[in-house]
Amino acid sequence: MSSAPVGGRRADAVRNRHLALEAATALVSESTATLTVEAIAKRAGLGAGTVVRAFGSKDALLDAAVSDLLRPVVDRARELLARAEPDRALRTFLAELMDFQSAHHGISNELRGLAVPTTTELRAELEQAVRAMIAGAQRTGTIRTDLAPDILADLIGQTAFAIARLGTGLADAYLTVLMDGLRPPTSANAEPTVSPA
Amino acid sequence: MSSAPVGGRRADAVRNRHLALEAATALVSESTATLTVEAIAKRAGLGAGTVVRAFGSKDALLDAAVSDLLRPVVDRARELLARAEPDRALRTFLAELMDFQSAHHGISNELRGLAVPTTTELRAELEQAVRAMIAGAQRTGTIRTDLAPDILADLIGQTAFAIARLGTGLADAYLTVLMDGLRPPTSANAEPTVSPA
DNA sequence: GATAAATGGAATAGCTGTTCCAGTTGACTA
DNA sequence: TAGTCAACTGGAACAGCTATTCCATTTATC
Repeated sequence: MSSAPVGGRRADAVRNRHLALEAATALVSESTATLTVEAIAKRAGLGAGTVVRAFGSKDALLDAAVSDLLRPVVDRARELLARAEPDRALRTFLAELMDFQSAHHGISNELRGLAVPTTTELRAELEQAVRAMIAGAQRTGTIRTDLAPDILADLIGQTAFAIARLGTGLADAYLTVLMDGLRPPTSANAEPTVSPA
Repeated sequence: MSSAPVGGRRADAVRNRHLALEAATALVSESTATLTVEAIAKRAGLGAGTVVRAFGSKDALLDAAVSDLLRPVVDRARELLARAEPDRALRTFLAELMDFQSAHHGISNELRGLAVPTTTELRAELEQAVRAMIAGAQRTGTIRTDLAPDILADLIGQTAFAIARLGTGLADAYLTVLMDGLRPPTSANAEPTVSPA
């Protein structure tokens, strides 16, 4: 009679799925890595067929890998949103996001034109958290209100993911410029077209 | 006896080279276009072999196409640098660069990992002009001096090309935030960690 | 020990840049 | 204008790469 596991997959299939995901996650993090199925399989010590079969397609595997990297970032954004003052939450979160981007700057580049539904959803959640931070900071007066929170959140979301190639030094400078640019405009910098010196 | 044109190429070869370049330039500008040799050849009304032969390789053709798009931008930067006050030159140029990016946002995406020496050189020239604008604006006191001009120029160069996907509305907001962030820090926004309201 | 699930890696299919070549065309001569 | 010849052309053939499928063999489960 039948002897297969009734409810789920076989133990080795489960283990290999984990191995494939780990290998993919590792390779996605490395900016120089070539993201072929063959490379992932080799890294995982598996055959190419096994790797694809575990997730259905290469895209689905990459989606899972990137989502695994992104989920803690989303959680961290929500935590900061809940616990910290909006302005400080935003600054802290952006600093950490820059670090994340510097550490895994293969992510943005490799995902163009891929079907990554989970990753897309996580990015939307991330932007929502940022939007809440901005709205809060606008309420407390630490961020300019002449630009809509949706615009600013969209702006930050787009740029933060676009600038994956920035090194640490540049990321710091960018964060400084960005945060200062988000401040409410003062009479000192509102219309500085003519040199004051 | 020999009857070939001694000095140069045949007229049809010259004409087809132009056609190939025009087609490539048009396709590079369209963000949704698939940039295959076949597609370029079809657009130009030529055979694939003719297109490749005219430039030696697909990469060389794309390099030429992108450089053609970029050269006027570089010229414009130099013109503004020479004629306008540094701060205004920078603002005007960045606004125009954003427009350019919005209009041709296929450019940045398609060039990853390609050998495009001329394009690379033009970008370097562009950054040099921006660096000069920044240094000038720092001298007149309209741009912060706590960050080195090299850092700022690098920052602007990287971000300006990274954010190709920004729509017009976002580009305006980005420019506003960026320019305000570049202003000299005031006591009002220097340490606004605690909400003043 | 029986059996179905799972595996590895070869075979397949699809895509794309480059090369090749039989046929065409422009340039020059007389 | 007609003739010639080399440059040039289109597009088929080729080569390289990669995701996916397939299947003979192995392995986990009962």
